[in-house]
Amino acid sequence: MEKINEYGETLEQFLKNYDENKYRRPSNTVDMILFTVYEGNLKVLLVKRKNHPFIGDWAMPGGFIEFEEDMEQAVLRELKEETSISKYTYFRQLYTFGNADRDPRTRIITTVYLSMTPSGNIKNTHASDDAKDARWFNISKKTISSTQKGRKSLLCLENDQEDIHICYEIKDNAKRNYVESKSKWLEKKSNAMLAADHIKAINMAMDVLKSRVASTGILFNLLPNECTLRQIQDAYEAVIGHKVDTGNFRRDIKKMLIDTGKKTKGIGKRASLYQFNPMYDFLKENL
Amino acid sequence: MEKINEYGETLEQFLKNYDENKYRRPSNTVDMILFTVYEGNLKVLLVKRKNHPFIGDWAMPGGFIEFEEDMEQAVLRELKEETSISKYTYFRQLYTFGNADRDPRTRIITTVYLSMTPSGNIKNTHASDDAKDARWFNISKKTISSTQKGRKSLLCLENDQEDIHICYEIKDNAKRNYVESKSKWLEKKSNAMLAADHIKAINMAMDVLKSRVASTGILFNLLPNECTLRQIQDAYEAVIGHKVDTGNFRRDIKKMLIDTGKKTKGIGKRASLYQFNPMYDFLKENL
DNA sequence: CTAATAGTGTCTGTTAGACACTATCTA
DNA sequence: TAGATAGTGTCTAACAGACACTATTAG
Repeated sequence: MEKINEYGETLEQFLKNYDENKYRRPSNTVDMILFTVYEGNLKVLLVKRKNHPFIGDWAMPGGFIEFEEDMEQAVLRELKEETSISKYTYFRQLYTFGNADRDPRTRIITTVYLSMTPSGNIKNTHASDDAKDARWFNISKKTISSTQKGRKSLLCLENDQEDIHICYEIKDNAKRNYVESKSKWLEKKSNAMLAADHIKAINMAMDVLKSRVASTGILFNLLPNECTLRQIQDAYEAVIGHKVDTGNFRRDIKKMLIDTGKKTKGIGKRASLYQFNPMYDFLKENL
Repeated sequence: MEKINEYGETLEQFLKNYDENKYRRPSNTVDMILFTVYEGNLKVLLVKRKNHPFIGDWAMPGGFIEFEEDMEQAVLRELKEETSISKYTYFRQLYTFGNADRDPRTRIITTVYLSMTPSGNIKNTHASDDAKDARWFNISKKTISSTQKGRKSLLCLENDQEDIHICYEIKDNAKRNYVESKSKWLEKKSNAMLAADHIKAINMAMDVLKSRVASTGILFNLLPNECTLRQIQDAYEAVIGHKVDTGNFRRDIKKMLIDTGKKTKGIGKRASLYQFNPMYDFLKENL
């Protein structure tokens, strides 16, 4: 039996009368934060904005969602268009930013995705790709001071080849029920800045990465298939922002690795090459 | 000096020429999952849909975002309109669902918020509020079987007063880089169902709750200011879906509690009343 | 040989799980 | 006293942090 609503309409009639244009609606975009690790540095991909608003500022790659496409499709399409990168080992939704006044064009709600790839998947990592204006930035978030109530950190994005420095001071304050993050662009330490509220997303992504790296195998989404314990430790330290005890780190990380038997070449003792034990693949991301 | 884009426009000119209606755009809604604990049961608030689509099905409270209002404002307004509840001890964004075909009206992207409140904050928790058609459902997610690759669970929503049963089978499969959750409505065990894809959000909320309850003080957002160890343990067990060792639980939880010195009345030995140590407030939610 | 890199061993205090036990109240 | 509820004590294996140590290579 067909259901009718309080106005006596069937579903079909209701849909026929439905007018999406009755109220003014926001526009929707997707953005992606793409991390990798190269030579012991954690890196993030940014694109220089070529048009208004925020022209000349650095932004996460992204763009408008097409009406018929799923959000995941949209973000993958945008990234491919802007950077010709199409392989990820990790890909998940991070957060949706939707404050009414976050963009001067109109109300724009953006959903940000967090993804990672080993640097081997990337063409032109360090070569310039001028037409696209996409660049990899070293990223670090280091705690300056920490109290019961909160923490003050320095979040810096740097591209050494082109001498670009973007630096923000972040205050993470533990409120009663959540952590409130406030960020301030440090004009004196920077010669460029991030577009709109993108620092919020990047800061959040760093926190997510940090908080999961110790308890999961998430780190291996950033590393090549075969790597040395030193490479793994360097990547780990780049993510958490400080050094750890080598003996303890090796003791613990080896539990989720397989020794390939292969060795590296180089100065000093040759290092063994390890693989992430596929038995623990589920640890690369659970939740 | 004023910046101009590749068409020679200043920001002002660009904004003047900007037409948000050039492409068809989705509509945006917000929804809220509100949890509480009452008499040792974890409960979630659902609203019976009175209009198409999904008429008669149970849904999270929520609705369309007004053009000028922030998303958080929108979800708080909607909840107040639908249930006259306005106090939370926890409130954060959970996930944005935006598949192109998730609603028959038009493309609707919804951002879901997760919130909690002690049952004392709620008027009419169990009294009927027929005009609004909002009801509290006991919620449980219990693992049926578990292998290396994944887990099969039963997620059930039940309102005993009105004999409403909504039951889904959830398969959480650990893929290479993420957990894929598939849900199936169990017609035989149910006499009602959830609207649209709301089971996805509710399942995700249960997983978030479960995964954080052991390592944080998130549980105390659901409990009254003063409570007994037994109440805390019951709430804990309701969230994780199975029993734990009483001795060990007490030993560990006491570390974040203060003994008020007060005692309960009742049959058997009187129980001490504890408070969450405000020193650990930041543990109620960090990140 | 030295410098450089890779890698190991051991001690200690803390924690998590298992489980047997005692205490206080009402009727 | 029985039945009900609240609460404690103890053993053990695993783990995390600190830190001192050994191994293998190039030049």
